[in-house]
Amino acid sequence: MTWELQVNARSPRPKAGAVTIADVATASGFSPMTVSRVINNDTKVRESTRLLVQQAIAALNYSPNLAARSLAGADQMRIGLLYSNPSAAYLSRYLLGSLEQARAAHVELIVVKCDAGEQGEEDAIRELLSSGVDGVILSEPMCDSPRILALFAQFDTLVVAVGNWRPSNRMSIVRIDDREAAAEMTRHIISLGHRRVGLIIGNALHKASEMRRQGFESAMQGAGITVPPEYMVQGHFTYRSGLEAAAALLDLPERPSAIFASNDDMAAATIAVAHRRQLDVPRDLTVCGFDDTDFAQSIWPELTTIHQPIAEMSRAAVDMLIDQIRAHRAGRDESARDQLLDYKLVLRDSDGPPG
Amino acid sequence: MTWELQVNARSPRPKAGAVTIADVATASGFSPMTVSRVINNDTKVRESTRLLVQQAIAALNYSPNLAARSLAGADQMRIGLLYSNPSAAYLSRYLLGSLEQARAAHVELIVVKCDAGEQGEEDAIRELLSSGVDGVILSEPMCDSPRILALFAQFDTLVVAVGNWRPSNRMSIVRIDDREAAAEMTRHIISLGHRRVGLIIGNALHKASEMRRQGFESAMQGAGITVPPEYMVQGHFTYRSGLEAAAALLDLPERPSAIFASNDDMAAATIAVAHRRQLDVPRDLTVCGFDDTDFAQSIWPELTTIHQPIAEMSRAAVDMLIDQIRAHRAGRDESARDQLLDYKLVLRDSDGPPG
DNA sequence: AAATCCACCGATAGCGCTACCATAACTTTT
DNA sequence: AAAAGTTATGGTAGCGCTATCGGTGGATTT
Repeated sequence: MTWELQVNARSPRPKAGAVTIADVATASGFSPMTVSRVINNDTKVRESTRLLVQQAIAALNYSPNLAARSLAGADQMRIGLLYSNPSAAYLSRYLLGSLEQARAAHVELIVVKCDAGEQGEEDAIRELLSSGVDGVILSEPMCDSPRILALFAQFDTLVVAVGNWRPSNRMSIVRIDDREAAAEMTRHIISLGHRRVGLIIGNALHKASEMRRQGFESAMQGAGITVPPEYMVQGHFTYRSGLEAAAALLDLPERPSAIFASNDDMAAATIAVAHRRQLDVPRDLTVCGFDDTDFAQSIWPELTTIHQPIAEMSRAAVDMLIDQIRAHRAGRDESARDQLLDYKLVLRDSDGPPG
Repeated sequence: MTWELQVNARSPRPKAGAVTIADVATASGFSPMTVSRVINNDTKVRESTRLLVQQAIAALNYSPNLAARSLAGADQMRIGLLYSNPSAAYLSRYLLGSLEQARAAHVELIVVKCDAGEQGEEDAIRELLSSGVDGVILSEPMCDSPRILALFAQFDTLVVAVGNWRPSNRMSIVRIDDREAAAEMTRHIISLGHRRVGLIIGNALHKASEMRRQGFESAMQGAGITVPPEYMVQGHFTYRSGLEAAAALLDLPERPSAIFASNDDMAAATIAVAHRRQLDVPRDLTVCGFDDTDFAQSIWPELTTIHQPIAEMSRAAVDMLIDQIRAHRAGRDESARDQLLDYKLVLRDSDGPPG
């Protein structure tokens, strides 16, 4: 077996004798400064000069030393990522996305857990602030707390939120349209023929829960269906809360023929409860989730759910934050953005027409 | 409310106010050079001096500038973390642990997913190698593949495994005693009075699965109980495989009174299946897991399981790898280590005496 | 007591690059 | 044709850190 692995291995560190900008300068006949301008696509370089320098660069196979670059430019950034306690499935994707993007942009990412309560928040924020981050990425529910926001503002730390709410248009957010996504899912359930549809609401601290509820309600209303209050029960995004909520729903005298859980963990719990009561999913009960985490496909039946591009969202958040920091440093007052990413209704095996 | 947050914040623009080694030097009353020695754990620094400098570092919340460090020719390290597709709960802990440790050691950590199959492996390894890592952390099943190991060896990349198998004593590993842990859990189940105990084996590609199986078998044998072959069914560590395996076990003419699943996901699935068959857990069926991921406490009843210190393991792996790289660079041929961490049997609500 | 040693610390000199300002080489204006 | 722009380029001075070597003072040796 010849397992040829082609690796253009840049040595970890520039080894001694590496070709530097000075080498290119002498080779091309210009000064290091001019070479630097060519590398950085600076204007103000005569076309002929640029060409000559580029030739020299190619000939010597020169590649700028990143460390030196950021040292000299002082454009090194450090950003923080504050997370609370989402489901593990959500967290791992969220982390992976931001990690990758930060690395690609050569930005240091500091990940800090934010425990609930003022003390936990204070500790987390202090840690972030004192490590000198230029900006932070917040997700729900932290990004909805005026207190937390005020603190970061006080320390001149830029913030990008992955959430639903925008306290001011000075703060960027990246999000999906939770409301419309939930409405679409609800309309799908209705189109299957369901009239008695239960909703398991997500953690009340999260704006997303409210959005999804609104989407659900508006779709139901749009179809002319009145939802009895007991058909909407509170959950907390955890599997366990899903267990209780589903039990409450299925214990109803006239139980729903479909349950829309505000995330996959609670949907999985709903399926477990249904099975315990000898209800087949989807024959006797349709169960739909939200998020499309790994969990959705690892259970049986596979979950019909809303695919949320979690990794892309955290990637986008990192990008936005970097842009903002750059603008801020340059004195520009870049207007913050509101980036809406696409969700997708994913039809799998947990939904069907009412028995 | 005056929410005074004490933060030794560097001035607004990290650029302008970043605390440098010189600041620490003046604050501590020593020269920058001595501070540098302290940071790098150089010998030849008086203990009292080291202490003073460390105090100053802490007080100023100093963190060395990575760029400057590597520019100046310091031992800048970059390590890789290759993961396949463990459960999300496992992964997030694993990541968080290594991330934190790498950051504390000022080492760049590159996280890469390794898809199954030769192509996926090749891509992942190429990515790692071409980014110039000095070493990698591998977990099962990658760390058991001679091909993968050979590749890293070929590119002079050090490896630390989080696993069970040590191909040579040149490679360090960090692990728990999976075998003994499984045996302990099994003995606990037996002590409850169970005689018909089923085992859901983990993913066959993972050495850990085999270890846990051996532990189970030896404990059963030690108690003089013969395990019929049909009492040990194959799973793959996924919730879904747990569903199937549990069904197979509970469909047996003489079904087990206890089921030991090789991880929490499969244990959760087992509980779901049991509930579906109107079996109360633990009254009618004892179910035990392994890992103690978040999942274990988020389901009902809470899982009796083996606590595995996942974050500590990945932290230890990072430490070991850093040591190895340092030794390797210094020309020392540091002997690799085999670090055994403690597991713990965690008794919760899913176990009890046979009905 | 002098000579020697050694643990500890500091001064100096860059690492490779880019900001910043000065200068040179052209253009355009008056 | 001289003055005043308008480019294009070069020189200088660090960015924050560490390698290297040289120096100090106290302990050990002769």
